[in-house]
Amino acid sequence: MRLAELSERSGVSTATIKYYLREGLLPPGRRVNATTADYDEEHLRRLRLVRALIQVGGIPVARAREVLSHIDDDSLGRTIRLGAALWALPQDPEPDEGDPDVVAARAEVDRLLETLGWETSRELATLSPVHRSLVVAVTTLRRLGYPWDAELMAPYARLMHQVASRQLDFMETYDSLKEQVEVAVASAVLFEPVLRALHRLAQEEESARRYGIE
Amino acid sequence: MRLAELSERSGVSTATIKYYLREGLLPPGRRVNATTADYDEEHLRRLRLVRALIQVGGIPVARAREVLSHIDDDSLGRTIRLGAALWALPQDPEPDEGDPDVVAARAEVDRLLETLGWETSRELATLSPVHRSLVVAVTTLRRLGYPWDAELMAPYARLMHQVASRQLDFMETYDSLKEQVEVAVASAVLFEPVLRALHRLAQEEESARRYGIE
DNA sequence: TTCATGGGATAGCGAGACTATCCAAGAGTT
DNA sequence: AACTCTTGGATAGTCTCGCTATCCCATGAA
Repeated sequence: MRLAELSERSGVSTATIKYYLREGLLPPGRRVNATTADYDEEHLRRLRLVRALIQVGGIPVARAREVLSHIDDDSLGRTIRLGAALWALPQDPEPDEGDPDVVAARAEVDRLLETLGWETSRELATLSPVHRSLVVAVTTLRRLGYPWDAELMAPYARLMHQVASRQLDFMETYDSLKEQVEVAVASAVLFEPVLRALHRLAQEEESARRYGIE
Repeated sequence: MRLAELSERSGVSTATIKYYLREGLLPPGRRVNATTADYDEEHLRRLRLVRALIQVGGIPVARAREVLSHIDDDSLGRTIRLGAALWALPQDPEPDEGDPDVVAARAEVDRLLETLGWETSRELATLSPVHRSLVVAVTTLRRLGYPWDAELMAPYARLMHQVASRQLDFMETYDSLKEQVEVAVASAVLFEPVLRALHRLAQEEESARRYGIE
């Protein structure tokens, strides 16, 4: 199909598609001649994923490009490929390690991982961007006066572990490695809005049960 | 304290504080005379909350103002006040109800609520922005080809219900209604990054357990 | 009296995500 | 074959957002 058709079927304007092509989020079409390029279903699929990452997930374009490049990298093994794609997602700034609040938060997070017996995560503690995000978030909450410690977080962590486990089960139902990594990324980015919405819905529901509608 | 001190203790520049005052995110200080205003601990606390909402939660300034106005509205009862603050949070655009994908997603969400027995949420289905967010998110996932139906979501919903329950328990440990609503908002906005980070950490951990580091 | 400071008003900046306009080379139509 | 339309590529412009820099001048401490 040509650009115009790709645009029509995806609901994305040709100008925007051209922009994504320029930015390397979308591989170029097969050039038929100097004025025509041909796009296939794979392009459509990728375009939908890009839109989802950017619009639903709020991922900046530059970061989306990075994530996608890992998905496409056939030279990596599963764990690395998956890890690389997921590691490219977060966007938190470096916490100031000199700040006592940050140090305290990091200590609590470490205590949490110890409690849970998540040895792998402890080993990666200084490297993983996800770990860093957790430290930043906990720091903020504690600074606002909420007593977030390992004991308080542990039950939540166990719940999220159950969630993650289910998702990996689901991921394994896909055949190709590329699809699996795509599923993992889609889970991390698109599934989180679902979780968030379910969380808030549950909050509404439980709040109404406890206090009534008034 | 004066503007300069508020700035120093919060780590936010005076220019930015002035901006927040202009935008109505921060109530004006008590005017001592034509050139001096006095700020107290409550201002500092509020300023920290504002920063957290905007920087960590990524809430746009205009939306933050709306949320805060509900927190401050003493004329409302608990459920309404809490609901109003939380309802002001989401930012998803209206889904196109004519789109068959949207209709299908909405049907699945409704089936989910039925399965769970969340009657309140079903009644509010057409009103609640959270409900709408869920529909939008599910639509996106389904459009990408993931088979998200009520059966698949139900276990996650139950897990999130457990999370919400714990949080309301925690909320109830605070005395004043205003603080409780603040806690609820802080939970919805700041706790979610924590959940997200825990989720991704759990994914890393479980992935390493299943497939090794390779 | 001097003069640095606080606070209000206004305009500007920089990043990010598009979007509008040109242009030359084909493609489709008659 | 002539003529118009469309394509893809390049470039510059636009719009929003969250600040930030600059003026201005009333004032209060030295």
